Amino acid sequence: MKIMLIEDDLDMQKLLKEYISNYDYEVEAFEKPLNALDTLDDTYSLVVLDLMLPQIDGFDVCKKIRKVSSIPIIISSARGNLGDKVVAYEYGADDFLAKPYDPKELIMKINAILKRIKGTTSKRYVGEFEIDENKMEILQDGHLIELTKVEYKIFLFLLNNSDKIVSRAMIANHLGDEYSSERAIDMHISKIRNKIFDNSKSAKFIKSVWGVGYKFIG
Amino acid sequence: MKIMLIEDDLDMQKLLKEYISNYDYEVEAFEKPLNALDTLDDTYSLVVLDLMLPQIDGFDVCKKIRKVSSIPIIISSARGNLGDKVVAYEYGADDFLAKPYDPKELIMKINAILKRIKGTTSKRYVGEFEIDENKMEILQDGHLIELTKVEYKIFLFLLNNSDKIVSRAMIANHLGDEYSSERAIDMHISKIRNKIFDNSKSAKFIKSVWGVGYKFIG
DNA sequence: CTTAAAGTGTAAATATTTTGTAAAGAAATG
DNA sequence: CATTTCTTTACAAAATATTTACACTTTAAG
Repeated sequence: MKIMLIEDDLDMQKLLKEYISNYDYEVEAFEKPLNALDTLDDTYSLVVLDLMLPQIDGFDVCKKIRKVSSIPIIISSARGNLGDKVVAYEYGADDFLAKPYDPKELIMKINAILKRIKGTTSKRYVGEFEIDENKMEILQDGHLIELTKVEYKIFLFLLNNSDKIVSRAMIANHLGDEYSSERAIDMHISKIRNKIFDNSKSAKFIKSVWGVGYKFIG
Repeated sequence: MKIMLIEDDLDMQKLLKEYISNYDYEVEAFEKPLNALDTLDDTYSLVVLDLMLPQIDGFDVCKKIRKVSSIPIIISSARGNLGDKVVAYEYGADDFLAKPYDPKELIMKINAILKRIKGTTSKRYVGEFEIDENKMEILQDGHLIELTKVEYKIFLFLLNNSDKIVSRAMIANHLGDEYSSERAIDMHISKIRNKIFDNSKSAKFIKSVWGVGYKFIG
């Protein structure tokens, strides 16, 4: 799990980075918010953001992040009066820590938030399916399903959104291939169904939602 | 959105309840944690929990809730040292507020957490109907109603405007199909009525408003 | 009170949309 | 260049949406 730390006080940055790194998180620290914004992508799981920064105001950073992403943001700031907190939450922050604080408290908040949103991000077991994202493998009742790359991506996406409806557009978008035809996706679904011994009529696992898309039944 | 407040200090309870109620939340307050635990069900969206309680310890309440539910829990406590915070987070709390605090801060935390989990949990109730927009499902008394796409859209529209009159034109417009015939919409209503065991004469749920349209009685 | 006019309910017929998948073609992989 | 994977084409089948048609209900005019 990769965490983005935006903090210009280098002593503080070092301290937090070392502390957080002890807890099974990979921390990438940035001194300049604009560099951080350029670098931010969906490989990060959470942002820890200082408010007093060079270049641009911390609140603006928060606002800019929210424009493109719903990644959790924890504000870490010396400006801890209620007004600042109100503004931070209005800009879409998830939590607020007033300096000085014990780094342990930051860790706890990080854990709490990531635990809360886990489930949308990466699950190990979904029904009889076992997911190993490192190996890029999915097993059914302990038996490996031989999926091609695109099939794997689609099936994982469905599993990660089990019981929710997933439109073809969402799948295409997830594949990074926004303009792939709907028929192509159907084709992949058809192949996946075969491999997990499912079938379109009376589907046990991947149900068609007419006019919308597909839904994995978990 | 219903929030469960577990707080034995009645002054504090009254204060929080009034404050939270101003923000479009429905608050149900409990003085005794055991009563609260008995009452807790999935119609509540969040729990605000005091730690110093009669009957049993606040941490145990937290633990007990976590055994049966993943509902967000915010701890509100006079015991605000780091040790207490650590334990609270370990027991699965989502956030911790040390008394005394400004109620506004509590509201902000409630907003932030509920916003964060929105999308993962999206259940709403209108009368005996339970709506899950992610799953695109509507249940009646816990039993799934099998609706087609257009039927779902229309029924959801009626539920979202319960007790208001909805003209056929409004429905057609909502469907993005401005020039669909009125008879087509009637047909859909007829089908929906069948599926929810309603009937045109002596309608319990979807009432015809002569010369205008329909109205869902909530 | 009667009756015509307007509105509604719904079964059945028809039209439309969407889906499944085989098979062919294109693109990537090695 | 052979093999595997991905996409498109094409068409049948399935599911849904709409219209038609007519009986029924409500309203309002005479």
